[in-house]
Amino acid sequence: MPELPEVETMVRTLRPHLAGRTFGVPRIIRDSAIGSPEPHAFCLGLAGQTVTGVGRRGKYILVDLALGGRLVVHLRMTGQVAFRPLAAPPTPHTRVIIPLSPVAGGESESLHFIDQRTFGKLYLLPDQGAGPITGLATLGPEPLDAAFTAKVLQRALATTSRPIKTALLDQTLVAGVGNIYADEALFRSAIHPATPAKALRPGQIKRLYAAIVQVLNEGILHRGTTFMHFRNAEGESGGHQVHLAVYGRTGQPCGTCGATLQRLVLSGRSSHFCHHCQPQIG
DNA sequence: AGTAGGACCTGGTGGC
DNA sequence: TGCCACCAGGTCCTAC
Repeated sequence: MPELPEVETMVRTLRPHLAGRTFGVPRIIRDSAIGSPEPHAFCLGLAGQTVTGVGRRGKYILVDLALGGRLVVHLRMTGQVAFRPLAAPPTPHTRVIIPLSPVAGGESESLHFIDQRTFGKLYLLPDQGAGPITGLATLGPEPLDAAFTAKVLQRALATTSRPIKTALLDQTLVAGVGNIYADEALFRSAIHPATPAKALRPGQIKRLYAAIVQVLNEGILHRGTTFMHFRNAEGESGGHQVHLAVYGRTGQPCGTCGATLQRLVLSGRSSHFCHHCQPQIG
């Protein structure tokens, strides 16, 4: 499940291959992969555009175009972006194929958007704004930016009584944190996932802030977490899964205290935690 | 206004 | 072996 570290890894592997290249006419295999505009306008608008840069905001991949527009990609659950030879046929899960201008001495290739569960989306925006993507327009602060501090986190959490785990998944409070890194950050800061956000004490919030920054940076260092699907643009798996303390380890012993790790459903999502290291207060 | 929960979607897994 | 229920979860939408 691509979260901030996986999307950042994708961006870093896409950038050197994509910058300066020009898109051909996209072939849309599944219309629902296009968020906006409608597929015909998407193809007309993207063809002939040259990439000037590749960036990230939250879990969104931002591909800047020379005429001022922007191609936005959200991988959601199982989305992948990969380079394939121009003549390569689509795989069963290929949703969009975008031909690329050749680089000197290189073979002709295309950018494939592959997505097993078809939740992922491509958008073409006329400028650097968020356009119709409400999720992008309402994103909270980037957790690895200097502007994100323990104070900022404290202010965001003080306004909600939802469980802290649920609040961390709210992209309008902090951008880019998903289920895996939220569970890891809560374990590292010794906070029970069901704790109401506004009930956290300043010391806990300081620890949580430091843990969020730490787990995200470690995830990037290991080039992301791969369970089933994640591959970066060069086709490589991530390596962070072996460093996870709680996520996906229900029933196994806690590496810190040996207690059996537990699973709890909050907001319809699994939370993995250690009841001994992360006791529920009150 | 804030919160909760369902819908979307498909492949893998485990139980019978 | 075959079938089926269940699970994975980011975001949007609706209902309370």
